[in-house]
Amino acid sequence: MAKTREDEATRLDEAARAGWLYYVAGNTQDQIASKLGISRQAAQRLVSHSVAAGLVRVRIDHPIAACLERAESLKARYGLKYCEVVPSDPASASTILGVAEACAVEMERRLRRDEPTILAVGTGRTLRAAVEHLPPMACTQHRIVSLTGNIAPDGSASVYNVIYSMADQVKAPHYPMPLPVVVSTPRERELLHRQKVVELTLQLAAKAEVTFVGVGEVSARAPLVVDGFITADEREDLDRQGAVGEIVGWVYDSAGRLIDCRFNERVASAPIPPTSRGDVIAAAMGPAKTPAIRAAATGGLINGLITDEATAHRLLD
Amino acid sequence: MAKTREDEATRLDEAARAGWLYYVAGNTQDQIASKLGISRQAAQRLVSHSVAAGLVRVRIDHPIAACLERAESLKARYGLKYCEVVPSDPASASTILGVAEACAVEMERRLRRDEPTILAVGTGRTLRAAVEHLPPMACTQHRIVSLTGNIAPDGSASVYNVIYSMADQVKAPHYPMPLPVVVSTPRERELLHRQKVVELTLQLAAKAEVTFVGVGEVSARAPLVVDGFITADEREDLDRQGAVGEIVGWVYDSAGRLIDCRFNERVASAPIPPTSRGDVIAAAMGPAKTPAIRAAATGGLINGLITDEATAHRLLD
DNA sequence: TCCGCCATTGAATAATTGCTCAAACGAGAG
DNA sequence: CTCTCGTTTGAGCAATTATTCAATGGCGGA
Repeated sequence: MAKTREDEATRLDEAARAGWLYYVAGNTQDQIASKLGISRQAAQRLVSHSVAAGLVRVRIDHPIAACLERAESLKARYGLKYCEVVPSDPASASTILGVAEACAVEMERRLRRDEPTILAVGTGRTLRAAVEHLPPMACTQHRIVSLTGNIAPDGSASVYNVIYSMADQVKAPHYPMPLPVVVSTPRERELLHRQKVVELTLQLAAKAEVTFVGVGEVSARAPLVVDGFITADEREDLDRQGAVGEIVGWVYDSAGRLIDCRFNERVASAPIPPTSRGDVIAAAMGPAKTPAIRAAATGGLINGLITDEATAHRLLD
Repeated sequence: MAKTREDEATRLDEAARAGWLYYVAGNTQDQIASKLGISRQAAQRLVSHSVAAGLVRVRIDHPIAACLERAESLKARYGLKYCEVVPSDPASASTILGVAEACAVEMERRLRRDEPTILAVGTGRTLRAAVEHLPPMACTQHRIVSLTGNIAPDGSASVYNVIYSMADQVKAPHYPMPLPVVVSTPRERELLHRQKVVELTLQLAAKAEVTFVGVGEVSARAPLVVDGFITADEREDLDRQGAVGEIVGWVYDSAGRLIDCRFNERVASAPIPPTSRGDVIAAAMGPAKTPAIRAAATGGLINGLITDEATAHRLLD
């Protein structure tokens, strides 16, 4: 029963070997089986294991024309500095597929640079998925700073904890924010923001050359509600005030203006957009998020966007 | 005939899209066909085109990947039939770590076969360590034969006694060579080789389907000297004649040619490579042994190699 | 306009891969 | 030592992918 670490590591080694022989060297599973002295099924299991374990990374080196066109149109329409559109899979209802990979590629591109850079990251399922696609790197020259607290309403500290996974994967110094995402009162926020550590982190975030964020909608099924950052009543209230979207907690209307309300006064995240006016890149897709994305782009809360073809199409309508 | 640039670009776009849907989104070619409104074969052709055009990049995120690549390069460079590269442990200066285990694995793989096989083994610390990693087996169908004498210069019979440990561990009939490794004169060698038992063993060794050997360097700290098979003076003499390495006693130069000298005339081991032209697999690693390994591979003394990543790197420089 | 060349197409088929399931195996409890 | 339970194994089969081949049709040249 108790699997030793060693067993598991050996299995991964074998899986990686099989995966390499299959995907890189182009062997058939039969060939792999005979080379490794195992049965074809065992080879198949290893190959499939190597994929399941995330050892195999596939990427397509080609900006597909249609996507490129849409990306150019989006840049023109919303005055974006950066835009990436990935092909849609019409049959999938995923709000992550493709965008996460593309976001990871862009993150990697930034991290590959030699000049020390400050990267700020928000939170959310999309970013979470994105950092999982980052390859292991050694980027000690950069600093990664969190835009938002890492403490959930229930007091736990693990909600979509993007910054830790990212920093761990790319071996960069990181600056999390030991704060709740939403505090109880404006006064409490002020006190917490005065803490030395928090102050430093906020300063760093404000200087970030590039910022990666997710975009949330403000509906009954929004993460904001599901994850308990806000009650159903509060949400309806925001709805009445014209809220359409949310970035690291900051709620805004269809023009991309932060809403002047009690809720935003309690959000403890770093300001969006940061004062530095660096790149602020949102990764988001899906019909539900479309109005929130459009508003954020319109109001200049973001100046970069990674989305999919279908969402791009809706944004251009 | 004349393909327009535009046609080709469109085709690539489509190929990239199909490749993306296939490799990234995980669709089957049938699904892609219906989504793109083309036939299944057309989808297949697009996917295959996307690979052929180099649009699809696969990479394996695992240390093993680098090893497999190096192994392939080594096979190509030195025309080896078999090559295994194990990860290096940068923290260790061991000249055995990893290679012994890998050698044991390969031995085991050969021994697991049902068809009766003749395995020849040399001697040395590396092979010694390898057989210690063999699991207990019952391989009565195979025969294990020693390439070299088991009598040390001091008359003892226990020097790195690989064949006995191996045969004992895997329960196989075995044929040691009751000879010194190096005799006094060419004449003495001739006499000893005429003995019935020795003759039989040599014949068996010549027919071996697979031969496992270690590789020794010819320096002042070489096993050859340390274990007293050769005097310091003799070694210096060999040095002057261009000796860089040694396999079961046979001394060769940097091109992998056996050196025509007094010493080689007194070596009582079976010839290397064996006349059967079976697999001759060397297990060796480390900076000191690198020139010896390179020479053996270059000159065709061996056609299989088990080494570590760092040594592989040096061999490819 | 007609001809012939050759790239493209889809049907048929071969090869490969993925899945299911019963049997064998092995660790650990009794 | 034996039993049990969960895991691993490989055979058989279904699904998917790759290749072959004859038919089609577009295009340039006569």
